[in-house]
Amino acid sequence: MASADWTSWRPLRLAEDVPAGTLAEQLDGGQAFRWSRDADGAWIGVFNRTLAALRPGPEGLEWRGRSGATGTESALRHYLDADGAQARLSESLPWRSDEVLRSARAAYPGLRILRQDPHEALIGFLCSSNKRILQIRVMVAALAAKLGEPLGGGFHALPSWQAVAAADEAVLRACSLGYRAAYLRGTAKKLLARPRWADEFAALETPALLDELQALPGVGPKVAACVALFGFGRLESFPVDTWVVQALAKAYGLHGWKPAQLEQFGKAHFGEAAGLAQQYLFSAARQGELRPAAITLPSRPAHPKSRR
DNA sequence: GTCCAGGATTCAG
DNA sequence: CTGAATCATGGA
Repeated sequence: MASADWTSWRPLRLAEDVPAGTLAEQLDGGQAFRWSRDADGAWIGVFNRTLAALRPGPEGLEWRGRSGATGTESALRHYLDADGAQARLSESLPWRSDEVLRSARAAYPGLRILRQDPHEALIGFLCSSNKRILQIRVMVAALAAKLGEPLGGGFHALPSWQAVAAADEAVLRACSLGYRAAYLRGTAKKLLARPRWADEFAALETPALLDELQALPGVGPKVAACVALFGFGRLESFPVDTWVVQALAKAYGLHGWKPAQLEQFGKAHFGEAAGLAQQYLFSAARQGELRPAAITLPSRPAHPKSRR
């Protein structure tokens, strides 16, 4: 097994502590698909062209990077929202009056939205439709290994759109993508002509950003919401997947509501950091830690105005 | 074998 | 516009 040449472990001071369980949920809970545990239980991951390792230590989070690499710590600090912007947003959520959110938030203290690169978020969630998180990780890992630039030590960056567009059909099929292979190829061909797409998209207001994303093959409302949230830092974005549908039905009594209606509810109820609230609920629901609560909520579905 | 997965697309009505 | 069928793959 190839290995990388690591620096020594060093403390990573964040604005708020991240317990081991929260760290695991954050790195391997369906936001990013590029982290895995090594034999010692430390997390190893690649984001952009940074290879890094993280582990909970006795006095807080610890990190190490490739020896000789520069910028790993600052990259990690950005990735993990070290300055605490989301800590303030989390505090502003209505957890005081909403006991469902309060218990979900307490189950994962310090849980944050990872500040991923748009390219990484788009590739990950293009693979995500109708797939379990573990399988998405396998698909993305295969894409990186077969088509991504080697970073040494057996690690790879994610493939460029050029690499995806030029890839053999057989190579893509070997990544277990299924029908998602066409999504990746189609999106790759469209974005190939727009090398600055991430910057152009980042300059848009969120509604326009969602429209641009949904114009890409394989990107519907849910994937667009995820890419906006995880890749473009739009914390107000509220992705509604099967887990969130179940969570909102069970905990808030919103049975029979359609995804678009639940999205409207989430944005209205949770506000500017709805996406962060969504992640608390998603994580709690997936771990079976979500319990229904008797809180006062509307009994009638909202009528989302159709965009476009 | 059946069911489901951080859904999207296409088509019928 | 809404709802249903279909899509490819692997694990429970």
